[in-house]
Amino acid sequence: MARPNEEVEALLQEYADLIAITGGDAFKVRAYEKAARAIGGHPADVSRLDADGLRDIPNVGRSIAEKVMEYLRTGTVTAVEERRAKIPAGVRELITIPTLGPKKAMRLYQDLHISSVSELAAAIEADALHDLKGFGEKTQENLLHGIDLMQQAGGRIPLHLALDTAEEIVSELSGVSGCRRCTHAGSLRRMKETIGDIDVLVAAQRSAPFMDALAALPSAAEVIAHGTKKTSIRTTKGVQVDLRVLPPESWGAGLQYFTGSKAHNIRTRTMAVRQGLKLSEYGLFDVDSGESVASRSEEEVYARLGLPWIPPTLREDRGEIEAALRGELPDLVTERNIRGDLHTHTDLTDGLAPLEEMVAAAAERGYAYYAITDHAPRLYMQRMTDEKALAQRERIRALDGTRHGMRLLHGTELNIGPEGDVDWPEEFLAGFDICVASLHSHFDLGRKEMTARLVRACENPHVNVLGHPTTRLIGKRKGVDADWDEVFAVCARTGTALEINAQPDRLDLCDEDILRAKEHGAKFAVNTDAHSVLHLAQLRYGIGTAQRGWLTPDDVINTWPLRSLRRFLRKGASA
DNA sequence: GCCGTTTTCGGCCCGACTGTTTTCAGTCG
Repeated sequence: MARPNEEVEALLQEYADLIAITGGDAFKVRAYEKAARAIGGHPADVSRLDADGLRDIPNVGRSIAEKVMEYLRTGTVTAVEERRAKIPAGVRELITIPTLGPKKAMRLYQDLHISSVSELAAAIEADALHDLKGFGEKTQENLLHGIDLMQQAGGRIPLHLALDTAEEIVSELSGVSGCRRCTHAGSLRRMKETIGDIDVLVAAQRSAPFMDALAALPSAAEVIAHGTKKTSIRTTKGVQVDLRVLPPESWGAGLQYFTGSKAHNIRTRTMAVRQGLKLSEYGLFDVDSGESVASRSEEEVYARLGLPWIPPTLREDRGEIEAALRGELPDLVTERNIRGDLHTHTDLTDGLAPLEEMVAAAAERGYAYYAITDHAPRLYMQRMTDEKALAQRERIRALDGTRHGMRLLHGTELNIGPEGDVDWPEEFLAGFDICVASLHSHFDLGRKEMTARLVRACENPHVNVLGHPTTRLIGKRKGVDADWDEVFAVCARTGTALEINAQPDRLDLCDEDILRAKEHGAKFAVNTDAHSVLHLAQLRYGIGTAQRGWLTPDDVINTWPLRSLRRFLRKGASA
């Protein structure tokens, strides 16, 4: 699908990084970064475009189009190879550390020959940066903290990359002759925000063809194990994939067993034992007779244990067994329940696509309504003005209802200042249909100040949604420190929805915060924060997270009919 | 390197914050 675009995006971004590290023209760096982003977010497959088609993509000119053509033709780009030869790959890895940019990375390499994250950590521990200009005590502390954050993510890969890889492999194996069933399991099926390794299951009489097919995949860089029951590979992207082939009659038990989590499985196995049964990946067996009593489907296995089928996203032993026994499993929100996206951007600020394209793509998804929420003036780099916002509103009103009857809401993403104040005066805010408010600066306030700041934002009668509330970036930045119980309670009281931002590196709020917020009676909005047409499809990650937080359609304002949504957006005002 | 034009070259998202700088470079959003 969009895979070639992503490859080209990564390549151009790498080239930009390499130019930046080796001290090239900063504007050239920006040019490559912009082109990378434009290609990554471009809806059409770049491998099917000719030079003219490539140059029609914004920010792609003659030089970059040529490099892309060269890459698509030969698999490499001479200019990139030449830059790669100048510095070890590890130097580029250094700039993935928060607070460490290209200039400092180059200094570390040139002066101390440091060319990997681990070498840097060791050098700091050994106090080797002592005399290096620009690396004082505080800087070293920040670097260690950054490295620590990265290592906490420790080898785990983000949900969306895992899902892409898994779907590709499942599609491949499903085509192998004899395949009765094939799907992914494990933490990926539970939609955890990061994944250790990918579990793929196949139901078939004979396992060998599938084991061979997996090992023979072009994306298999290394075969770790190759047997009759299990084969493991490591992909070129460094992801471990474990394949299990089960007899078709064991499919349900196998799926249940390999979906986990460990805690959930311990609970189900314990329940089995208490009933004189034994649960394994091959089935549910009567201990005395050794007879299989259930194994074909998950429903059958759960039913024999006295439980309804439990959705995978709930299987964490966070009360789902008890709820199931009481017959009180939540009716989880699904992607089909979502009637509209309430946080999206256009090229008026930092989005890639024009308003009309975003609206058309949203209508294609079958939405009943759709909000455009470009950035507000205080995010200076976006250069928003009153005039631009009002002109956009005119265009939105003209487009409203013209695409499959989809209704358009004109909104904005406000910036929450250090004191909890937001962009624009009250009377101007009143002109918007919806306001998302987010933190984009001052992440380091103390808990008390941060709490007061967020509370004040929620108490603003025009703020409807708290955007990416904690502002964490998975594996890169911790969320801000606040008394979240207080914030959630205020959200519930004021009618401010908490966003579940579906961007895969955010997933903010996270599942555990959602559970807490729901306890307080807060409402939620599952939004993509889309900056391109392609991002609209990232909704699925937000939905997975919402499900992990036990949310039902009632909890999520953008599953509601427009009339109910509009009532919520008035925040209790009668008008 | 891209773009838009003034069709040939100058401007390119701008400002804040941090740490270490002795007057500002580097990083970030």
